[in-house]
Amino acid sequence: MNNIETTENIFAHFEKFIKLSEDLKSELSKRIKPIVFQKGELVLDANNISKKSYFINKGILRTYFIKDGKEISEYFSGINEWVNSPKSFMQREKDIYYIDAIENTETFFINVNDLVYLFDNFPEMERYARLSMGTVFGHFMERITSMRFTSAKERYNHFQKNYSNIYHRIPLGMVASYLGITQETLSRIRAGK
Amino acid sequence: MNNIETTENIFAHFEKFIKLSEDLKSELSKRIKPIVFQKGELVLDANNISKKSYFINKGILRTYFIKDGKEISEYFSGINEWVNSPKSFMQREKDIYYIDAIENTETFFINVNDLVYLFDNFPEMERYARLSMGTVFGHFMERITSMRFTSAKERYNHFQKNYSNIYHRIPLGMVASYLGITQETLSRIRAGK
DNA sequence: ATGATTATTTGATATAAGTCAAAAGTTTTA
DNA sequence: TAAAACTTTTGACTTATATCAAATAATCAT
Repeated sequence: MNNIETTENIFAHFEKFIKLSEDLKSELSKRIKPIVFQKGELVLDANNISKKSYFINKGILRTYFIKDGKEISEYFSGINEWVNSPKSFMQREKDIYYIDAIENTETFFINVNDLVYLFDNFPEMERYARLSMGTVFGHFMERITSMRFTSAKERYNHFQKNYSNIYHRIPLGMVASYLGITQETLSRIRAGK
Repeated sequence: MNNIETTENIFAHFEKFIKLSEDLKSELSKRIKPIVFQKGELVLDANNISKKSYFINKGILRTYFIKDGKEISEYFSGINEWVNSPKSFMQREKDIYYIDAIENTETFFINVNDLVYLFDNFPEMERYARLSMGTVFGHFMERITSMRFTSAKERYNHFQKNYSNIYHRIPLGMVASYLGITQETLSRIRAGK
């Protein structure tokens, strides 16, 4: 049962921040393309530069890095979010982040070059980027606060609130590394011990 | 020995990201004004909305919030950085952050309304905001990583590296709350125990 | 300068979370 | 559908950091 993706979600997301002219809509449509990832599939290998940004229509992607041979989840992204390896994408150099699909995931992507074209020709795209980044910013600050001053249990509660729509779909081990605690501790927290 | 501030630093900062036209320079000059804070002085009270953004020419500002009656340092800002309470400033609502001066600090400030005027009339200002936010972004991600997977000692080392130019000027208690550890632990780390 | 306030250090003890090891449960694949 | 490969849970023990309390040290205000 493959739904054909539509640009509905992505356009609605833009319109939360800017008004989309017909011209910009058509230029966007020309440059975004659907791509589907199977559960477990690698979306970005840290050995490559991140040259595409993916907008999630359905599913969950995970951004992670490897430390001491273990995968450490940096964050999870769900519907209506853009995913790339930020530093790599913006500065066109390698970074440490891998991206994979936790579920079968439908996305649209845009190439960095096309995005640059849009930035250069549509000032409202710059505004969109500034404003949408601003919201992510707030989440980051909150997360830093949550990481510092709360017990493992409080951190897990905060995670549940923050990811209320998807937290139950993410394997325990990945959640533990996201929170910076061991699997065993998280398992005990869940069991209420 | 009061130096009169010049717009040198601030213009140079803009030019790291965009080309400043004479027109934009003059509009900027009209809208930024110097203000000096004495050590210990409150720059922003969390009971007010953050309506000014301060660019530091000299000195250190601290952004903090209050938890269980204690001041928790969120971050420190030094020369050539913009400081405001991000969510409050952008969304024109109250947030939890106070800002104060750790040293006598010279800044320029711009009002949010003036900034909006510049965003509306100079697309390159949108670009400046997007690009300069991007660099801050990377630091945030790194910090989250550092908070999760490292011992108190490693976190302190990371802090020293990250704030190499100013870390020795920040009181121990403030650093401890920034790192999410107790003063006692930080004191012992410093003593090498 | 001098007492008062504030910041830092040191010591003794408690505790949350880590580690290692193995068992139980779940999902994948051939 | 059974075996293999993961993932989660449970148990026993260890350790880093917190807490509480008090002693120094540094800074501030009169």
